[in-house]
Amino acid sequence: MSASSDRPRGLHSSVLDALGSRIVAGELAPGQVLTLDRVDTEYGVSRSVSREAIRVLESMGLVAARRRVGVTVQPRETWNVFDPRVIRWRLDGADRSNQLLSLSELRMGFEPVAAALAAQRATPEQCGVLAAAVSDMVVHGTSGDLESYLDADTVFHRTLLEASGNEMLRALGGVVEEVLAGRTHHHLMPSSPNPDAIALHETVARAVRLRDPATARDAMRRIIDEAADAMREQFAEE
Amino acid sequence: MSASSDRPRGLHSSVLDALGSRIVAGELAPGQVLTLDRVDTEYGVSRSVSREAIRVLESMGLVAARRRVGVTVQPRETWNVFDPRVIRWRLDGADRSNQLLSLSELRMGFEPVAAALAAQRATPEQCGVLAAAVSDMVVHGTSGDLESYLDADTVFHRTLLEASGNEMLRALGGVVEEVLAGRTHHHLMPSSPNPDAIALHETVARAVRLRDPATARDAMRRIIDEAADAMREQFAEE
DNA sequence: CAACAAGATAAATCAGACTAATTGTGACCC
DNA sequence: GGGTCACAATTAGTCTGATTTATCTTGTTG
Repeated sequence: MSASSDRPRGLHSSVLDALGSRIVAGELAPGQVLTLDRVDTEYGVSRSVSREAIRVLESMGLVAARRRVGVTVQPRETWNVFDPRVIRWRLDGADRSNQLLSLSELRMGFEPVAAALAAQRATPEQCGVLAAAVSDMVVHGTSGDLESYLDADTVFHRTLLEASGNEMLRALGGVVEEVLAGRTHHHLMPSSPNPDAIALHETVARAVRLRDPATARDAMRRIIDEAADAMREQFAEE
Repeated sequence: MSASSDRPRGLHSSVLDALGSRIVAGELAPGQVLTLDRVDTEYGVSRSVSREAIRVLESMGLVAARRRVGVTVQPRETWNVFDPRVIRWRLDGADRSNQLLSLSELRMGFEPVAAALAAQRATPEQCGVLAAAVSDMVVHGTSGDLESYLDADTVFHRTLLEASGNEMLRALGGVVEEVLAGRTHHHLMPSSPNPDAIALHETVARAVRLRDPATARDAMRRIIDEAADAMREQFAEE
């Protein structure tokens, strides 16, 4: 199990999770107003915990609190769509396909750049981790063990983003991880991984080791393309 | 003035801002522990407001609260570096140059992709806005009015990201805006904008209108390259 | 020395009162 | 009839203090 739900750490966190899910699912529509009193009684908690939950939701742009009117749910345009919790709520809910397609287009942007940067900056150690991850992908890809394959894939992408030496690219590792996990756990993966995809991963790893940014970038671009295509195919089958 | 500081909306927000700035500035170093009592007395506020501020900081990954220990400042790796407030704190503080370079590398990833997508999806209206923005850039670029030039530049990039039709790319509009504003307000711009840069903007606008993704993407890539180079030059002069 | 028990500490939660901002309403005047 | 102004209702914001719970430290005991 690869870190899906964080620990429920506290009452406040549960309320936050519940309200957040309901908002991104559209059950609480934009414009709708809640009052703190209502939240208290509905979830059976004291005001401090509901206040703190609302405060965090506000900081994510999901709601806005105004005196004398209450807490109004905000439209999607104001959400912090990069907040890991927002991403997870959307991936877990009805908005999953939209979220996955958005994220794929986004990955098409930054992962090739990260690959190129990694080809200039990766340490020998990181090159080793990449090679090992590819090797694991080969093994578990042919054996059909999707969960282990996912682990190796995750290590590969996370290491590559870290090797880019750019903290913001590294921060997107969490996003990629969610995409990969969501894709396999929601059965948007082919039952056995595409051998071409594995070969491309190896190309990237080698290009990084050989300090060849252009090749790394192009191969990574093809990886994302392939993944998006495969996902679209699985969508079509549903 | 282009929306720099949000309204101070409440006591809690001031404490949040103060603590957040101090953390990203490194004045409160990772590992250091605060207690809620200390925060109360130091800022002269009640527990509820300090609790809510801490809660939001926790949701941004800047601190972690544990019973019997207190609130410990977290290392940079766990920060939500895409949170608009974190970005602004870093741009306003001592970490400005690092943040700007990170953001430039990031832009190199997603803006070309956004340009390519915009070339497939932009509405005629958006094409018009892009053309108008370029025209404004020409006027204010030659007249040397940097502030108006900034406004036009901002409109251009924001419109392009919106035209990509991808909500996550659009959400990065705020980031780009901060970069552009930070660059001119902190005098990292040449005193008069590079004519080549303006020409490239026009190329992008035309390519989008003519539905030519490849050209749009390449021109946009050159825009970011030019901007990064110019910024590095200004850094060197300091 | 290990295992376990008691105490201390600080966040987490609860409860209730008071403050302040904002919105709606109705009286009043022109 | 319409515009203005004062007042009342409403709801988030702030304050206070008590209680609960998790966790770390320390000391005791076998």
